[in-house]
Amino acid sequence: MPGAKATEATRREEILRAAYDVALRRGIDGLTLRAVAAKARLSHGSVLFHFKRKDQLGLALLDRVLATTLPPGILDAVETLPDPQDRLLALFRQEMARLAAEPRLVRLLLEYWSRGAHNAMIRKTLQAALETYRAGFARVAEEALEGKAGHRGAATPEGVAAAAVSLILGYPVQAMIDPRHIDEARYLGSIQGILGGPSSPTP
Amino acid sequence: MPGAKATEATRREEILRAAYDVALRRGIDGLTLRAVAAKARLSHGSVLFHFKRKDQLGLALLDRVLATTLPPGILDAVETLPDPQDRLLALFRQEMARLAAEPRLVRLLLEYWSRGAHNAMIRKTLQAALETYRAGFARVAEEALEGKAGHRGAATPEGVAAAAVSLILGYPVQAMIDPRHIDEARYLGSIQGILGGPSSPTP
DNA sequence: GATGTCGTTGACCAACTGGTCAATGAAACA
DNA sequence: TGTTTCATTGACCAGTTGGTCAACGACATC
Repeated sequence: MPGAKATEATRREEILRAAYDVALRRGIDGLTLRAVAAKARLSHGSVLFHFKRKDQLGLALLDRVLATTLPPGILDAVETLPDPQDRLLALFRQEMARLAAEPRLVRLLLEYWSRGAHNAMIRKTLQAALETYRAGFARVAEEALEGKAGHRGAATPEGVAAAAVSLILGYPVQAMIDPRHIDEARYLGSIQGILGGPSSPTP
Repeated sequence: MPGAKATEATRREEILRAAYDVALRRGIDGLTLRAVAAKARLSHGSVLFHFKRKDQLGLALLDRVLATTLPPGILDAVETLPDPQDRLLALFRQEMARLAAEPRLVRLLLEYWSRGAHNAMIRKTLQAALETYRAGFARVAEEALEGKAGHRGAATPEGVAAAAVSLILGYPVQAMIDPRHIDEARYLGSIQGILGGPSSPTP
């Protein structure tokens, strides 16, 4: 029945929610206009009315994915800690736990990531999100490195940030394909062991 | 011109090479039977004659990709080093440099990786390759940890191996999307700095 | 009540996909 | 030489895709 109207913003939100659901379930391959439309109880023509092209839907969804996987403001929770070393470690733990708890989202992020290799717009968006995400770590790392100047020669804030991101994303990515042989506690414990932190990690 | 024969093994190899080329260029999305056939100068019917289904071509290609990205026998080059700590670090450096030099291959691996989330056969194959790859690190890590027993409490060989793999894959994966802000020397230097190794890394 | 805006629908389209299959002919074998 | 084998081809098929568009009708405005 044509004519059942809704405000522009509302419909877009509904469609995006449906797209999010479909993508989480079936992956980006399964993210077809018709699948999204069905989930949103619309015709696929209507989806195309609100998002002129499929790419636009995909990019809008990517924004949503990035907002929950590589969000800005990761520093908020750790900013109160006095010791910069503690801040860095707490930030690391927080992000690690957050992402490891959402394997499907990480999976989706990874799908966009590989698409980014062939799609400039996706790459650009990922670039921006990754940069601000990494910058958060770099800021804390910079303060943490100041404390031990000279001692750790070749370490730079950017380098530490990149390494931290590797470790944070690397765990759920490995777990995604091989959940049996990867253990979060062992992984985190080993990193803390290498870093020379306390032997019994706080929960 | 039908009838221009070739031995089974030869053709399969030619088709696989063509598929490898196509996948590196256009990604797995662009890996269609017709694209591969065109590259191999065959009809797409002929490709299907040698690989009954498209999945089989994809899986055969995955084996090839894994053989060059997560190969067995990574220990060969470092096995002569006397000190286990040096062995671990050398192995890490070697693998890091090897993968960072082949961004297109890493990109392709990543595409398979995300497909693995929805495809059991791909996942199984990746699982096996990842397990043996990680096992190489775990072996060296075990020996390296023996040297400093008690000192690094929570570190386990498996945990260290998983962390190493995260760092090794994490660099090219970040570089893939953000080549400007990632620097291999800074990355490696920071890790060495954290590990407390020599401040001037050997090239 | 007449008018116009605009969200919605579904038929329709062209392009492309993986897959089937009868026909063809080169090579191995008898 | 005649027969068989089998790699190869290309027409063909059904299904799916993103995208277009005329028709429709709910709603606000006059």
